Amino acid sequence: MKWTAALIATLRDDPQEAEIPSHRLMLRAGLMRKLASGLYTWLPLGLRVLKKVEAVVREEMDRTGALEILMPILQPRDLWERSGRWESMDAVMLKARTHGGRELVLGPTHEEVVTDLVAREISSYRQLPVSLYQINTKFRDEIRPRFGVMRCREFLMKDAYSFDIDEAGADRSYRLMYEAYERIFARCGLEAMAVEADTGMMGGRDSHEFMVPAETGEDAVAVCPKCGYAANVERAAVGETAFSGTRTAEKPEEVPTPGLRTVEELSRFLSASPARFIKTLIYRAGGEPFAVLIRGDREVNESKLSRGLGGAAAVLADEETIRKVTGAPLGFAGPVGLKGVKVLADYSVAAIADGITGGNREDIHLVHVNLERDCPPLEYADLAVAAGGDPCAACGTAMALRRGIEVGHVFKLGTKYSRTLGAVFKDEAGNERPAIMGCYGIGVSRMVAAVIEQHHDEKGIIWPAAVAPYQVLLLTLAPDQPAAARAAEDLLARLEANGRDVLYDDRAVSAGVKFNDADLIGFPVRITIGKKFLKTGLVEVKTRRSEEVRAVDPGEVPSLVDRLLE
RNA sequence: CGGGGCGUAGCGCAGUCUGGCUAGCGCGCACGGUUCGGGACCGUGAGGUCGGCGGUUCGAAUCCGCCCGCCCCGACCA
Repeated sequence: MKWTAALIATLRDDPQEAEIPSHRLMLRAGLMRKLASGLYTWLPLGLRVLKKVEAVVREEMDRTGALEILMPILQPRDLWERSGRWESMDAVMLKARTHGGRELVLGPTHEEVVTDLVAREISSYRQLPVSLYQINTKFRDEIRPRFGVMRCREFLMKDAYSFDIDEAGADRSYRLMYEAYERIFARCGLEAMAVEADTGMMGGRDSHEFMVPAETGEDAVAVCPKCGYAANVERAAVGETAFSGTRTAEKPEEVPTPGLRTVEELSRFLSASPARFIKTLIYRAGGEPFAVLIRGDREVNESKLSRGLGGAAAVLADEETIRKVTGAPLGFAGPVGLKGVKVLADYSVAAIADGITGGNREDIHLVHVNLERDCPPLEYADLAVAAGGDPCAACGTAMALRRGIEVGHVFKLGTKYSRTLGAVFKDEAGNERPAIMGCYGIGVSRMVAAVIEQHHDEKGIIWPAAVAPYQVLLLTLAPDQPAAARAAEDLLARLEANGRDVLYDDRAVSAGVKFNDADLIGFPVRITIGKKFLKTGLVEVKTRRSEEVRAVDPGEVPSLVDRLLE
């Protein structure tokens, strides 16, 4: 392909709207252009990358035995009513209406459609297991789209769904996908790690996220350097901290704290570190109020709380309930003398030797609280959002926090959707049973951004060969010399015949422009036909990764390129 | 949704506080010429509803009001 025919336009300056490297480089290198917030047009160059990622994903999906289908983006309201997600996913759904008034949703995901399909097509255990996948556009009304295609309103996703007869089969399907994911990310040059994850809006019981470590990632992962435990902070289990030391002998003392409700305000007022506060939050779950104690500088992980309560959603209580439970307005709750409600304490408060807490009276806090002495025996549990330095629940080693980009997510869904949407089959005994499901997503467009986050330098992108828009950039610095132009066209033809995709920079611009664009876009191999060729007949071959330049005979180029791209 | 920032030529910006003549600069683009191994140079030229609407004023890119768009941070933690 000739550059002048390929609609490639690079930008000299960094676009003002882009903050992170991948977003900046995708615009500068001419891979995409913005239409509106969270909406991007893929230009020819960018689309080639997207298609290459897609091809790797498709190959590995096919290898697992999954079957490719293509489902509609527009989906009827009815299906979503049946799964209960018309309401629960309202915040991210974009809806549409036909002229006739029929309500549709632009699919944010496809569990409903695929389960409905299987419900109609599958009736016997003889047809199972089956896995179906598609590569299709998803729509999500993100609260705040950002970072280019990293978080946008419309994006390309590979979503797969497995249907099995029993748990053992479902586990096998899950494993198969998990392993395919490892191959997909490795083949695309991504260093990704699987971490335990929260199931969020998907439901189900087990899940792993595939994270690409990157400073610019939106997710945080807790990693144990010793035993290798790794989990999203939304999920990461935190171990108990052993308390060694002496708890305060001073008596609890009431201090007036007029109008001071937050840890931050109180910490300033009392000149005490937030880590000395025993924050007391009143929650309710299933109508029943209860108290949660946590250290002042930590946050409650509500999904841990809900899991601990056997699945009932825990929500912060309203002001009225707080008054009823504590006898004080919001901001003055404390565990000392709190009666009539269950009290759960996060591990983090166990180590507070001399605590500060609300006095259960308006404008009063208590200092010198010794939890062991001043409260009835507490029930300790892991209720906090994990933080750096927290002990690993498995081995007690201090965990580190790393940032990452979520490029894939696999879930064991169980029968949540198959039950509500009727994906049942007859087993050997003639009993009707719901299929055990799994679902598996990969953010295909996000992967492109993730690859760039992981592979760039100050000059531009450094594409892994498997996903580069073109594997080879051929350029000539003497376009007006017929011999050089002929050699270039000849080499272009031979490389293409050898199965390489090659871009030929035939522009009449200076050497600097060509070299800089080559580095910006980041083609793995660069071939230069210049003065040296006219004198010696040799062309120069260089990779984007290294500074090393080899002068070789044009006849040897195809095999050298093969070696360099391996 | 709350807070902050921004909106002037395709891109990057100056000018706005302190209103004043035909609204500037760099890059890019077109044409001509000289160059030709890391973003060359000279000349000529095209390109603007100064985000939109309304107001104040003799006069508005500039002041005021409303709206729109874009970017960043944060979102019930007592």
